[in-house]
Amino acid sequence: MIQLTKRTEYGLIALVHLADAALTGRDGAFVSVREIAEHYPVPKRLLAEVLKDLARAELVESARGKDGGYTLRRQPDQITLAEVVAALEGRPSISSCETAERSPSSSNCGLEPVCPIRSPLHRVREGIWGLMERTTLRSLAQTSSLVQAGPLLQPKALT
Amino acid sequence: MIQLTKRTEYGLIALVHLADAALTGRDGAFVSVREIAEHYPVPKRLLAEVLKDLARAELVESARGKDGGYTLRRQPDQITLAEVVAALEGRPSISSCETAERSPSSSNCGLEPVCPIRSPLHRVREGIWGLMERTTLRSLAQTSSLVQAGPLLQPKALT
DNA sequence: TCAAATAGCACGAAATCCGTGCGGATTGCT
DNA sequence: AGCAATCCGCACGGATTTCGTGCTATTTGA
Repeated sequence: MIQLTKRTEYGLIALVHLADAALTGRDGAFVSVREIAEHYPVPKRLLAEVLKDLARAELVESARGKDGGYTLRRQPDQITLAEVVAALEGRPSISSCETAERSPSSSNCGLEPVCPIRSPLHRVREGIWGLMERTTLRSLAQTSSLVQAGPLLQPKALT
Repeated sequence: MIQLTKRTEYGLIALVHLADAALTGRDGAFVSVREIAEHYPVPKRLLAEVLKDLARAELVESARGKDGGYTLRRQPDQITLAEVVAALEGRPSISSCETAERSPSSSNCGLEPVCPIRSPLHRVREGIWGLMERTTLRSLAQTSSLVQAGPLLQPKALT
């Protein structure tokens, strides 16, 4: 399926929110999960889980305790969509061998020169990957900041 | 998840095989599912299901009865990866509204001018889609035809 | 009449993803 | 010291999607 996971979408929403917060005044301040979840129809608990993963991937910095939260570790134009996807879904299987058209005769497709030929689908995925590497958080944020006007409550699962 | 389905991979394998068959001599002849399945480690039954879908999408033409099978309906450079994906997984949700960042205040996001702004992820997916529209079956086939040398039996599920 | 092949439908199994529960550790404020 | 807010880590049940298969009907050529 060519579709981002909910987790990734939630993560992007959070990152865009952090980018906005950094640009509009309070730079360096930590934004809590609660605040982010109050603005979008997103399950708070899952958002927290996603932000933890983003922290592990060192895309955001976390602070515990009161007044804690998350903040971007780099500038919005220094964070790519590819990094976010890799952090939350794992980098798609581009590097090693694919599933299909794999002949059982070849051992394990180490570094043989035939390997890139055998799976032309790799190039397609690399194209997609390159597209995401060229898409920065900044380019995502600047267009969506217009709609993040009013806070809205969570319609479902307001845990 | 940014990954093609097994069904799509199987479909592409079949289409590449059909393209090869059309180019190397026997043009117009119908290739059976059995023959295709004998060349790749692919569950025959599922391959048949996939080819049926491709026939419904009018990408291939089918012939029943003895000496029946499938054949390409167009030239390999006239069939795009996007068409195959659309036929086998359904066109990804680019046209209408996405899941995330959808404010409950807006009714159903019909044709309002704010809609393309609200989901910057749409542009990413359109980019991916465009990439697949520009990838023809021919470009996939010409690189992989080198490896389709010897027929190989199915390692698993040789039904 | 028979064998080979596609067409159609539907079903169980497997994998993935979603969302949540629970306890622990930190930190700032009173 | 105590308390409340917040992140951290692990793990689990349920929902959704996908995979693969079974069965039967229909068509076609020998």
